[in-house]
Amino acid sequence: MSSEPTSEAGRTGRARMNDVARAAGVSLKTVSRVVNGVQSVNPVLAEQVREAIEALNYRPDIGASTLRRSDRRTGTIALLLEDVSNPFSSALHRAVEDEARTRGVQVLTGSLDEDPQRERELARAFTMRRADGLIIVPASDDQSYLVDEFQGDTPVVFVDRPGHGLPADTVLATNVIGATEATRHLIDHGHRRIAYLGDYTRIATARQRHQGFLDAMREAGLETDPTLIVPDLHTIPAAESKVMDLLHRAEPPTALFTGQNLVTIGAVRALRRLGLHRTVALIGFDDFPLADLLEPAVTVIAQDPAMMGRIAAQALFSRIEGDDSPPRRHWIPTELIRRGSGELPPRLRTADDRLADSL
Amino acid sequence: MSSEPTSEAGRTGRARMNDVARAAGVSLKTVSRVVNGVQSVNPVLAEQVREAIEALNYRPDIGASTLRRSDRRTGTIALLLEDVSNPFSSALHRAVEDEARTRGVQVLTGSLDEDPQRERELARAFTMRRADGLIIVPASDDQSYLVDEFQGDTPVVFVDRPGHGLPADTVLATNVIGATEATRHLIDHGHRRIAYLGDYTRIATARQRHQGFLDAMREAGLETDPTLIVPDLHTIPAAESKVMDLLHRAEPPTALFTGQNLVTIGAVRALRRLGLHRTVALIGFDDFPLADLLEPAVTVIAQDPAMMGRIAAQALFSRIEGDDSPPRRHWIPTELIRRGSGELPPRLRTADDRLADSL
DNA sequence: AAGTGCCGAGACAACGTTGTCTGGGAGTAG
DNA sequence: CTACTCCCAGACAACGTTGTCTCGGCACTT
Repeated sequence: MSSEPTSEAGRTGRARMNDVARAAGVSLKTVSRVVNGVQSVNPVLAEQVREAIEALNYRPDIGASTLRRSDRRTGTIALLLEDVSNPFSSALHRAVEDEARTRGVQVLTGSLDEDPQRERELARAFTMRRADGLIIVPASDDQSYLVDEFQGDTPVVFVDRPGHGLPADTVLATNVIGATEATRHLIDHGHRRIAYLGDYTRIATARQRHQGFLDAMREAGLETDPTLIVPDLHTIPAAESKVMDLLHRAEPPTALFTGQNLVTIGAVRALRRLGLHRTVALIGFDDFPLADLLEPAVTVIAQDPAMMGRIAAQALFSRIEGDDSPPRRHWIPTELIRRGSGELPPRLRTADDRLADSL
Repeated sequence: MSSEPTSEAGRTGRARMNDVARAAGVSLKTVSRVVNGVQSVNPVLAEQVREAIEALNYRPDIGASTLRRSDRRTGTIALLLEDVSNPFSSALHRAVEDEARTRGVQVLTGSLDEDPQRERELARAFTMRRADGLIIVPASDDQSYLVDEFQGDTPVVFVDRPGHGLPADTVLATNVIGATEATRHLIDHGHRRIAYLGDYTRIATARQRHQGFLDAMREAGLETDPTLIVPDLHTIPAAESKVMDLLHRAEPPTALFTGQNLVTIGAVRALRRLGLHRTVALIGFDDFPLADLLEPAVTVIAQDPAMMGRIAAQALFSRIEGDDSPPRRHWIPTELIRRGSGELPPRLRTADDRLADSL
């Protein structure tokens, strides 16, 4: 039951390749060959080895194997996400895992929480573990440190946001196009006073979505009221509070375009609290679970995080296997999903309305 | 730019401890001491070493270190979840990561998808990587294979569901109590014909929630109509379809108790489609994002997956650090959150009503 | 029948690091 | 001034595995 007190040197109860060799009556190296599926081994010996492995519950030590092998593969990749528990990140994670699974590769994950220092710490931790590759949603605006970290021998793929200071494959959603489409959609439904609410400006996707909004407004010949642009929202409460402010103003917007999940949800909460959810139009960037069950159901620009993860993983494995063609940029299309909130007509509200609202 | 073609033996551009030693003018072992924070090193030499490390971008190889160290720690733990992308799993994941982070430990994750074979495959993969410990939401009903896999030297903690065939710490939600409370709550609101809809019967938590439902019914002296017990629902569409069937029956239930997230959402969809969401009461086991924004907001028995992950990780690290007290069972309380759907009064519907409903 | 070639198995070294042991230098006490 | 102690740095081996080389034996060729 407890660990076997063998008088021999071995400290742990775990069998080593040598033990298997002795049990099977062959040499250490022959066991290695069987474990690695080398075909030239005599089938009789191979069978003996397999029986000994079974009997001793031998499990190869990948660490030792990696150390000695010439390719230095650990069979492990690293995945740095904004937060493993948010729906976008975890959908991406799952897609990466599925690609890894087909190759017998395991995935180390970490949450960055938009913290550049944490990004570097985790990159270092993964370097020390000699991950075969890294997929990262960058939190900082400079990834040149990865050159030192990985010495050019570990492929990197950027997802969701471009990296800087390191040429690498990049998988991006069509943020500008998607945001333009959302804004155009609101304009097409008659809206003129449209507010944009976005995430931290230092996040590239937030800037791109903002850009798309501006593009569509300019294209339609509409002037953008700068007070209707609210950047740097990162939490539900922050968004909720800002939307409340916006809607209490003298000239409130008739439509909202929210640049991120949590902002969208904050906006929904604010609209609900003010009883304006059937009055003020809303389109959110990035889909979220149950968006279709809200009232009205929330129109969104859906991203495809699973596709992004899959493409990123495929790109990474292709690099790991030696592809050294120039870095590619993969665009994953977004999709406008009409559900109701984005199709509400503009209703210009008077000061009296707003007074009534707020009672 | 490309890898340096040193005429020396080293194949990769990465510096080894030996290179640092040469650059710093000290012995290999002194570098090792500095890297490991051994205090007895002359501060002057230590500084030289640190400078050399910086200059060469040296990163220790944890694999090689693990191989040689007497404690054999990899600084990596494994986490086996049902599916990294579902909200319960990913909240748990995040909590485990946060505990690991404070200890400089990294987390390997895998999704089991309720597949026993996958559970064994991943356990084996993690054994081969010599994870320091394993936190697992078991998918199979027998974990005795882990004894062979880990040879007793790798601690295991079960979360969300008990394991079998292996004594180990276990972190569980109070499923029976929570389900009893939910059912009692419906009974207290006057319901008599209450349906239970649950996940696969082979999942322990599904059995426990079912049990809690039966307990509360018996306690109230109510007979349970066996046709109102619907087990083995695992997806939203399956749940939706079954709920539709139930509500079209001659004597439909006036309240639903759903034993799992996806089943709850399926039920919400069905109720919406039938226009019965304000008529038939609903309580779901396990909270989910936006439950409070639906109409009516969904009353739930909330679990605390973050707490479960935190306690599980703490237990695991305590074992890794040598705690060999008898295995403990940790109960994480559930909480009834009243939001509206669970407080609807019973409305007995006639056949005419149902006919009208279905039009 | 002898020489050649080939193939499969084992001996040995090495991967990058740390545990252990040794030696030398400095400091202290007699 | 000598002898003893203490402490720090380095030499060496070892962790579990795989790459390389060698050797023995068998089959085939001439």
